[in-house]
Amino acid sequence: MAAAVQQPGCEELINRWIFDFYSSRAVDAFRSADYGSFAQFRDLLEALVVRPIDGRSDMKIKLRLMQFLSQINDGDKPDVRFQNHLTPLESALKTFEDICTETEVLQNDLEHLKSEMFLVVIVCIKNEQFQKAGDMLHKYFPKGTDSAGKKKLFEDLIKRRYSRHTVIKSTSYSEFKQDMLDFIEKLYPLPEPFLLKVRLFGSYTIFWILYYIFSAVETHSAETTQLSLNRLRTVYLELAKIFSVSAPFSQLEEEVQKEAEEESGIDLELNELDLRLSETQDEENGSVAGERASQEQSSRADHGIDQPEGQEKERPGDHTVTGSIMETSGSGSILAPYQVREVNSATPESTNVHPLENSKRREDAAVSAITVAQLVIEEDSQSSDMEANDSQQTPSPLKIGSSEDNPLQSLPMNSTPVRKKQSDWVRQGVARYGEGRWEKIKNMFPFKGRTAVNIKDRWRTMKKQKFT
DNA sequence: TTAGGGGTATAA
DNA sequence: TTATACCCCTAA
Repeated sequence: MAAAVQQPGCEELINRWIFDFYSSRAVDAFRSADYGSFAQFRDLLEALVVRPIDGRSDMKIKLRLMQFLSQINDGDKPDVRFQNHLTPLESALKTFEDICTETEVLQNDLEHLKSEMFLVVIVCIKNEQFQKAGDMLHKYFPKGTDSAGKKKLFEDLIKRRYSRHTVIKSTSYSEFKQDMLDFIEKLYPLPEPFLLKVRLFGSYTIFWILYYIFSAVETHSAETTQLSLNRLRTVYLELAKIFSVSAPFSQLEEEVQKEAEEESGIDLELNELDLRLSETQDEENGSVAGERASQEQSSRADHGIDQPEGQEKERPGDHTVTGSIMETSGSGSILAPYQVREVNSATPESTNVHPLENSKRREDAAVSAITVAQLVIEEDSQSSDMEANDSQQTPSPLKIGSSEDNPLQSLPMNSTPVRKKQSDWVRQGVARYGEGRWEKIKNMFPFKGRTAVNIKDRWRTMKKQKFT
């Protein structure tokens, strides 16, 4: 296995897994208001993106979201600045605007976020930066945008240089932080990291991953897919060795055949997968190189499965992850802030700069953009292996850059694959958020036409099944 | 919003 | 008949 790391694309892939893992840890820390740990995880991520990383489409949004959280996290610190010398909340807004631009959706959510910009003013007033508060007030709330008299109140407070008003005191920034976390988790729930999934589900997961790939290929016509049964068998045996899967390949075949006989509804899902497989091949001049390593073959398959179609056609030259983010964010670190002495800030010692968050970091980040850019451009034709199935198994409710519905959602509810999938979501949801948080679980997985009560009932039945 | 009781429809 | 999925209702 040691030699495997030297294979092209391997480090990128592993870095991606690590990125996903620490993103998840960062979000957990944020959720439990452990902001110290959050900052540590953020720094780990910041350091990680210096290395080449497998940057398929959702990597970009993940990085953006971490950036957003990081900026929100520091929103109440007066001396912190992110890129372009913006305050953290301004940066957060800008980051979100970038997400909107890049995904061409979420306009309503942008408005929602803009309405939260009163917090910038409140933070400034709280820190007695009245000049800045005034500037922000005029910048974000031009004439005629006074909602519920807030603007007038703030203008008055700024004029009187009064920072102890109850509105200012009672506004809890920590609550806002959690709101913002809810906000983005709802927009783009991070799938469970592959590394955790492997730990939790072990061979069961890999079995089903391969089962779905196999199902997709099995029913596909020979002209449009060039993955043969033999190749799949090779892939399966390789992966089974790595993941210690004991189920023989023939069991997969049997499962698929059984499903095919039982289900006609599955066609819809498979068509969707087929479509993507062929699109991927189109991009690669329709050829799957004959004697590629088996792992690469699997990566092709899941590349097709995982990529939302809209994302496939990114702007020319915009293949990078950090690279493209750097373009819009200006110079500086991607995730971590740097701290500055405000011109009107009285205390020089207030710049408690993290040793890593200095200009060298920013240089490093700039280097990282190049490193990632270079490698990610190639990534499109190279892709990764099993991890993409991670997303397949735990789909994200929001498909960035693609307005299409989840193919699963158009399947009849009693279709076995859907049931299996939904049961998996319920199981994962309970594992991740705990039994009883049905509303949360409903929101975190792309259930369609399911209420929290349905999910609760489903879990009830599943538990009963376990007992009997 | 959730837990839990209980009813109905459906398929085996 | 039984198991299962889903639905509805009510209390907390």
